Amino acid sequence: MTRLLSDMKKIKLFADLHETALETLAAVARSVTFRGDEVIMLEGGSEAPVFFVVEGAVRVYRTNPNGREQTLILLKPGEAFNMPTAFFDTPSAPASAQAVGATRLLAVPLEDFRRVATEAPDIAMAVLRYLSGKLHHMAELTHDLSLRSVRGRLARYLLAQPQETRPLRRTHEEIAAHIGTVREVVSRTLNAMARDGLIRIERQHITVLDFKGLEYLT
Amino acid sequence: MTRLLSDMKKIKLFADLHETALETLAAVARSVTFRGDEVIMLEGGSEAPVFFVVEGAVRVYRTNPNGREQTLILLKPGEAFNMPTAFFDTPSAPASAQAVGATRLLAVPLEDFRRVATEAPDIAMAVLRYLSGKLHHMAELTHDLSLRSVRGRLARYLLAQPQETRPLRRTHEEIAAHIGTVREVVSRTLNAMARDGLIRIERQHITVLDFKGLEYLT
DNA sequence: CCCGATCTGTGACTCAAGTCACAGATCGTC
DNA sequence: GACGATCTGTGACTTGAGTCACAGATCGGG
Repeated sequence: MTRLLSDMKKIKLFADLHETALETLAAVARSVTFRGDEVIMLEGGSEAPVFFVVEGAVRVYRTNPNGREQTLILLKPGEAFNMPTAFFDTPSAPASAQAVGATRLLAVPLEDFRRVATEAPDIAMAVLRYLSGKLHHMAELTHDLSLRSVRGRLARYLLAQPQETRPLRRTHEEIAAHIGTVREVVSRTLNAMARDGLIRIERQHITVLDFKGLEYLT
Repeated sequence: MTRLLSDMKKIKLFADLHETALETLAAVARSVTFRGDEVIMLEGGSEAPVFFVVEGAVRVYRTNPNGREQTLILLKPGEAFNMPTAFFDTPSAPASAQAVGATRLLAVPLEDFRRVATEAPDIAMAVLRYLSGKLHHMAELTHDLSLRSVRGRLARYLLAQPQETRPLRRTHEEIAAHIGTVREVVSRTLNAMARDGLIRIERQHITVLDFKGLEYLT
């Protein structure tokens, strides 16, 4: 129990809830772990609970029949996924999710989460804020995919990466899934940018040299 | 005042609120009208209120520097837009909106809407449901744009149209903005579908002949 | 019912992006 | 530190989609 409680405190959504509200949630949450690359839920699957990322990371994505994937969002500790399902009836899960490295999650059954949100206004408001943020994110993603070229999307992707971060291995394949294209194109575009002096490609890391220049490609 | 109240009852979001909650909202809402094609809010603009569609329709869209547009959603009476802004701080409006034909809207200042949602749990829950639905919609849109061809998107678009509807004039330009492409491509693709016997194109109306066939293109 | 405005169709072309195939680099682990 | 697995780079090609230009159809207000 105490483990669960301390986990809950790491969840952004619950950041400023009082102990009692947290206990309500802790009562219905259980901790689950996944190994790297393990599939947490599958689009079209049924009845996944609401998940909160405690440790590790989760990639939420969609797939088409040719096996191509579009990453919708990459979630770090403190974030949540599959929350809308608690409030909006979908016959089936709207997306797939996969663990990125070993991850630990909290899982709250849909029913329970809905009930808790209904009863605790604080939580309802937190959820509301959270969903609003996600909606904003999705609008940006849509804009990128529909109205920007691969160059532009890649430029934005690079600019959005925290610069001071440990190398956090990102393959071209992963970048491609993020910006909605294909490995080879990422490779070529990245090299073209390096040739133009916009970025420097090192062993594991890409350094942005010319922010203005990249923004211009946007 | 009574006009406002009867307007409010047409808003899906408020469908099952009691009179008193409605009155709270009516107190802060005001009615605004727009002529066809008039711009209601502009992406990057500041401080737009939360809007509810009472009569007419509203197209929410994004634009790129070349003037190409992506329609995010077409809202009919009973729906809302710019709601996330009340809960998520954006420096500026995340999208543009334009009246489709003569429209009447209710406008509620962000502040007021947030307060009302905070104080009335019923409204908070309704908003929560609403945002969840929109998030679902955006995930679908993203999938379409990134993982489906124009043919596939157009097929889905056609299948999604209510068949028994009054002609509701839709130009190829409008369809193009919906499915993230360009007028000419819509024209060609539509004719190709007609040639394949999937649809019939009449004066103002497109009839789906072969649902299975269209679904297959998806 | 006429006429300008708007919408649609289409050929011809361009081009960004995706595919295929394969070589070489790099990584991680035993 | 060797070796298989994974990742990256790149040429050559295909192709879906976008652009341009313009003709013809259709619409809707006076």
